Amino acid sequence: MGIFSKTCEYAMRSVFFIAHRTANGGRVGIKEIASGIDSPEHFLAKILQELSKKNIVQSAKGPNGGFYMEQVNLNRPLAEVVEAVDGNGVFMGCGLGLDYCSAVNPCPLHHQFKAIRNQMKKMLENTLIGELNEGLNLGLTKLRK
Amino acid sequence: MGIFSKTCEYAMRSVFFIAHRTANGGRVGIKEIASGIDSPEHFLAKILQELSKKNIVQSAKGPNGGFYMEQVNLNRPLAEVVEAVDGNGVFMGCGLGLDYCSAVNPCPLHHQFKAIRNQMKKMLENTLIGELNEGLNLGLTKLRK
DNA sequence: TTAATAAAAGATGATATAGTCTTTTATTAA
DNA sequence: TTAATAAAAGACTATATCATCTTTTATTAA
Repeated sequence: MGIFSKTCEYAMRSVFFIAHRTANGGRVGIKEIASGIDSPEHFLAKILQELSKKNIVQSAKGPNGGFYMEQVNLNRPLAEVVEAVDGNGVFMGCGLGLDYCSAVNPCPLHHQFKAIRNQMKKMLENTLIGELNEGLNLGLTKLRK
Repeated sequence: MGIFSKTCEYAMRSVFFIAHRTANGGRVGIKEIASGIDSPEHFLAKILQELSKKNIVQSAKGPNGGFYMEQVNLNRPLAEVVEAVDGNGVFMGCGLGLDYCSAVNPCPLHHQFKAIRNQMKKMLENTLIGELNEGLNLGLTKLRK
């Protein structure tokens, strides 16, 4: 098990893929995205439907249709994708799984975990979806084997 | 979904509970542990069987039996509990879920995640199971409501 | 040496997550 | 206005995780 759900991993990868492939106004179909990020096509379709409803990606039906992203969305932080899919548990949850845990009623690990969570939060908030395009363009980074 | 599996959350809580309650050589039964950390009794039993096989906790059957910890185990880092239950995914895994991802073949988020993972790893390695007893003794921290 | 105790072990069930397949709806262009 | 295209939506299946219940084994003390 990773830090994020499989759904969230696919979501992040597909968002990066769409951002990268449609930076110049084009659109990209679900088949191409799925194979480009190595995910099950129909499962990914559900995920993108959700992200589309939440306005993180855009979509168009019919010929020449597909997924794309408005410029404003390229400047969104990755944190919004994570929150849209996995909720705020990664940012907020207690490491030991205790509901009541808080600063005034801490679990034994509260302070240690709070530090880590804050760093994670900061990282996801400071990483903008579109800023990773360059590495993909240059072939320095990859979204599948 | 938290950072760790439910199983791992119960494992950490129960280990803290046992460490705290048996620091002076006693033993504590599964019923008491389960209610003390608010977990399902039989599910926790399985988890403790595993931790017992891996020598992180000790157990004894029969009257006056129960779970306890050898002194040496109180000085183990929490990282060993996490690794015993959830494996090393938290320390090693790619944030985007890509198997191949590594320094020479990185995903777009490789470096950002590596930093977070290393901090998590350090924290879990630097936190010793027994060192959290004091807070529990003083009632400053809690393992359940 | 028997009754009581408590963990170990095994079988089974419930729920959430992940994944697949089929049908419907919207859009485009011929 | 029809055929082709592609996403949306819905039904269904598979798997992993979480949880419960029952039986067995080991240990202790009367």
